[in-house]
Amino acid sequence: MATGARRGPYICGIDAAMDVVSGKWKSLILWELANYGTRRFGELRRGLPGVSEKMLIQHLREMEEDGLVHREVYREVPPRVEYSLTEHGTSLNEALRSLGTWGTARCERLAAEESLVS
Amino acid sequence: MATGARRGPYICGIDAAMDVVSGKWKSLILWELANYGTRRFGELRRGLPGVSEKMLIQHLREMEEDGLVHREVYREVPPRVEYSLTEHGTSLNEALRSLGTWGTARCERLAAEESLVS
DNA sequence: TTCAATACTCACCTCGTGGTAAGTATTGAG
DNA sequence: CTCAATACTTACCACGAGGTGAGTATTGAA
Repeated sequence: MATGARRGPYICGIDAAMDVVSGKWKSLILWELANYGTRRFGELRRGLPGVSEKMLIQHLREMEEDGLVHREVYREVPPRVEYSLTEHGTSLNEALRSLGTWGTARCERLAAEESLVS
Repeated sequence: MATGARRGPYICGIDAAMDVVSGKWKSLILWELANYGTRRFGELRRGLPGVSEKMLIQHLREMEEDGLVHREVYREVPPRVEYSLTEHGTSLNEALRSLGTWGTARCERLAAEESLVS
């Protein structure tokens, strides 16, 4: 969905938002950038354990194209690139907060059930 | 992610919520059930243009297992099955509202840019 | 002269998601 | 005896998301 026919006709707002957030690491990138304000590529990679360089770049590029992320290149050697959230990225992260709260509650529910079983 | 190693260790609440919502039609099923309260299988199928029976059932089963959807079977001929949201499904749908608002705003933004181009 | 550091870029492969189409069980209507 | 209606179930297939590992460019340090 990320590289294919995006920006297709959306059925509702959820569709349009999910299209932009769907991607294994996107919500985490959003969270990381919202927390630190500005992060270099390597910092993001180390901050998201398990992410591959390919996917990190691919997601960052898509989020830049979607107007969520700002990419600032400093022409130095070794190169330095800093990523930060745009206004839309910040508002998206805020819009995700209630979903995060729900997910946290779900985690606690699962943990409670787990402790009953064991 | 849907049938594989779900319920894995989540990094944050967003993760846990996205795991449950990810699936091409799940957010739409949620929306449909929230709007109508109770829907039969065939009604859902007709209400989600383009969905295949296989995916609709698969999603409904997963959402039932995740505690979002209640499935009520009436032993009649021809068979009748009614789906509705559980308490958790309803709260998830509410948690998605701010995301939907953001997505709607994004749609309007895209439409505005589109009209500038053409 | 070689190596380290950084931010990529590329080729290749696996596997899961989702689509298609046909089949199943049940019973009443014609 | 056949067919319609409903809610699945199953087998098969295509495609794209995402992982792996190697390669690239640049320049200062050893």
